[in-house]
Amino acid sequence: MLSHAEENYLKAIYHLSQADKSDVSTNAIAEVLQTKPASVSDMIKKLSDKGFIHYQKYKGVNVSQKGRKEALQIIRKHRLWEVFLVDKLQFKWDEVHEIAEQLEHIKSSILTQKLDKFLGYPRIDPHGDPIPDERGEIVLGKKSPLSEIFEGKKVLVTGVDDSDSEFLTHLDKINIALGTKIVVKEKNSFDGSMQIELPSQKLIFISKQVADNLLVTE
Amino acid sequence: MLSHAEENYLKAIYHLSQADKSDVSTNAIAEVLQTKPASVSDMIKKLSDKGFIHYQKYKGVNVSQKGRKEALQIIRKHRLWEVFLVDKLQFKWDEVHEIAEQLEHIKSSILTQKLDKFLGYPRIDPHGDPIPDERGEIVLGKKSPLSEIFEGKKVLVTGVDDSDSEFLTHLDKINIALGTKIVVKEKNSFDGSMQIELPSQKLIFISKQVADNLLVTE
DNA sequence: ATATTTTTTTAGATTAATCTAAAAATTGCT
DNA sequence: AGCAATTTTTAGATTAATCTAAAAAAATAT
Repeated sequence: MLSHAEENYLKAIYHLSQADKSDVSTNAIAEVLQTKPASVSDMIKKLSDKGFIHYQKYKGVNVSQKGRKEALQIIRKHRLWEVFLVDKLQFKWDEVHEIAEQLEHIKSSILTQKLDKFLGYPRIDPHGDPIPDERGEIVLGKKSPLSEIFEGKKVLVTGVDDSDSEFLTHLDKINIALGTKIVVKEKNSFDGSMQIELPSQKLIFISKQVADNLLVTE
Repeated sequence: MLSHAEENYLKAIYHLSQADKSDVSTNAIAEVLQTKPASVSDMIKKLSDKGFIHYQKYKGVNVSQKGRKEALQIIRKHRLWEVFLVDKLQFKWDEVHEIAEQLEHIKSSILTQKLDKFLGYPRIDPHGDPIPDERGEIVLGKKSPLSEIFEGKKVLVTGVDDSDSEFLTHLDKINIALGTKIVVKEKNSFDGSMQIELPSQKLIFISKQVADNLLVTE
């Protein structure tokens, strides 16, 4: 079983490897964990010995199959607890990270299962990030046009219906890309336009034409 | 701020001092924490230096004012989480201790507050133990005759209305005393008798006469 | 009341996670 | 390619929590 510290390293390495694609560097891990590279070297050896990461001296690290599975379980717990804190305890979405960092280390798979059920099997957390399922898989729901999403919903941009270049340029201009998290703030029923919130917290208006062509996942 | 280990020692010392009244011995602490007396001696010194316990070599320990306050906060969290696990996640009352042992160490007073509110400010946990309030005080509610309690409620025996010796002997015979935790399983409206569950999990029948004279606290 | 037993403390090690300082390897620049 | 800068690793310490073994104090029993 992994210690608290080992879990934090594994999660950090997983996140970095998602962001970077390439091998994760010792310094990068030290940076995100606010620790020294020497400490990272030590921990890397341990996680490698235990088979959670692949590692060659001076070549950086990558999560193994086993490590990815473990990391996704921690991320699953983190995000489920965030849903709990926001949906049930009325925390604001920007107040929950630190508490979820603690709760994610609670060990009990039955607890996670029951919590998931209690929350109604949510697929995204309050920040719009997807919640891995029990097997560690990220099952994103069916894609729907943004225009069909109800007010108040948080969604993830997962595709476009009409991928012509003019449309993509427009999306780029208004700072929307695949993976962008959006909150539907207001819908105007008479013309189908809507006001949405971007991760930068900026509010922008979107025409029905754009909303029809933007595919999102709840 | 106390470490995980320090919190566990403090809680154990608090519980032992409640049970024993006298000074808590090194061996007793080692016993309940499944550790060695030498380790206890070390930790005792640390907790004493930090002012959480009163300690004189070879004389045993006792919680200080500061220590009691801290211990009660931990116990409060433990018992609130137990209520959450049983009432919201549908755990059985005998399955929750280990998980609550982990959850009690989560640091966030706002979380505790909001959890308390979410649970409807419960005053006893699923085992019938009282939940200290925010200031660390154990506020037991008004005493009411057992006969007025609704089906399904868990209550604590806190007094008798008619303290004649025949009644007390009867209570003794059916294994009920002050502090006994009772669950009301079934009430028969036509004669006011009821079926209750004792801590031993045994079910017994009680007449209206007994239920009227047994004072309990929710 | 003194000798034996039990309890508690101390001394010295161990393990996990961290650090600083120095050495080694890699990268990158001209 | 060769030297400088950067990154990574190693070596050696430190702190917290634990342990074993031995010493010291307290309790107990005849």
